[in-house]
Amino acid sequence: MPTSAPPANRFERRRAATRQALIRAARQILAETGDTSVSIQAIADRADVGFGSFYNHFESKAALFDEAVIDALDEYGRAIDERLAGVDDPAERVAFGVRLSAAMADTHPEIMRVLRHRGLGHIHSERGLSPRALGDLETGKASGRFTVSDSAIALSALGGSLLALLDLRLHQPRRDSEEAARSMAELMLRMLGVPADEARDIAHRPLPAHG
Amino acid sequence: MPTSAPPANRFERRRAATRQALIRAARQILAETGDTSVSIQAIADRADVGFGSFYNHFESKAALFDEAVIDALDEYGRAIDERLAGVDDPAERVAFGVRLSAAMADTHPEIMRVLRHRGLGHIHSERGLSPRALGDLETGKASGRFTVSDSAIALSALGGSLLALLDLRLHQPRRDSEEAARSMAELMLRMLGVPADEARDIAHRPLPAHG
DNA sequence: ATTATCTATAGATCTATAGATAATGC
DNA sequence: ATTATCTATAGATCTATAGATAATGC
Repeated sequence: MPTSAPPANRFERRRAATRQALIRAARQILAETGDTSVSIQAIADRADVGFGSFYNHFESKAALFDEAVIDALDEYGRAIDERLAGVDDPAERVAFGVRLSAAMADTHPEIMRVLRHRGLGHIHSERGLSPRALGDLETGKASGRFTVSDSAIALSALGGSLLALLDLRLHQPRRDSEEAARSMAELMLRMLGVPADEARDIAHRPLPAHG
Repeated sequence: MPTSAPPANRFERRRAATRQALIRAARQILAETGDTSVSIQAIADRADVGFGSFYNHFESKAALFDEAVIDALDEYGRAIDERLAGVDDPAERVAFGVRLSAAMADTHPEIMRVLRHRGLGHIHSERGLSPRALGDLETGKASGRFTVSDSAIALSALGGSLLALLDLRLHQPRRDSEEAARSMAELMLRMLGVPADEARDIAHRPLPAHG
């Protein structure tokens, strides 16, 4: 259920709040250390929820963490979608997508750290950026702007490079991240077949403003 | 110590064998599930080593798994090095490196599965492929074959894309992996500034044979 | 009356260590 | 004599559940 119906009554709202508190706690833990061997007790404490409540909502720790990743992916996808709303050129969309994602490491650190830890298994997921990016790749191929034989391979390269960029930020925090993101965006466009000078130009255009 | 001295006497050989058995077990576990919450007891059992021996060699589970990743990285670096021994052109080295890595998913599945689970944090490591790849990038830049402004960003893109390619194999096992690796190699060369037709040509050259 | 949450706890599991055993060095 | 390995175990921790409590629906 992409957008589940809002809770009908107070009972269901309370239940949803407990569930959401657990997911939030799991997201925090995934962002901080990524160490999922933390005890269920510790998770419940962090969520400020009774220990036994955990089992009303999740079968196991793994199930909770999986849900937490999906939650972060969805939020990530929505945020990028909003910022790219008015952008039509697939080359611009790809370049902006890379740079906006890097910028989100500052503005939405929790989401991006979750993805840094768990994103590799979700590059071709139905959630998050992948379906949007795949659409852009196909549009670009159709219009002749991109020349790639296999969109899935290109999407792998895009997603993997983006994760590596997030990781680089973590290991070299002093680096100019806006500049690094522009360089990466330029590389991605060249990879997709955009001429070098044009790739450089597009990668340096000002980012679209918020909604 | 990249290549530590060989054990001097039988005592030290026995000790080294126990340590290596634990590392092997950890590598297997990292390759199979990547789930490091497995008990030390289970690790020792798998290594066919007494439980208490673990603490003669490692301070904690995390320390063992870290060593296991480094062990796999070193073996990976050596294997690729051997196959690329006679290749001088940096463009060929990059393209072959990508394709050989993909091929190693079949010939050395344990190593590549370990890297798939843990490689993201080691893209800029001193061990493994990174120092070699960085050298190729610099050589290529110096000779004008590559046009990249920042080698670290290019290395991130290369490493991340490679990990994503390994992940893709896992999720789409029916795909022709040799063909996928060629496509990825072609994308990487274009990204680095090699003209599209040349990139395509290089990515389709026969791989260098074993030693 | 129903349902989720919370507290308490039994049983299982896990870690770290102590002490006995076995193998090698000199 | 020295050193690593192995076995046994104490103490801590963790999971899953049972039963009591609190909140809401009708």
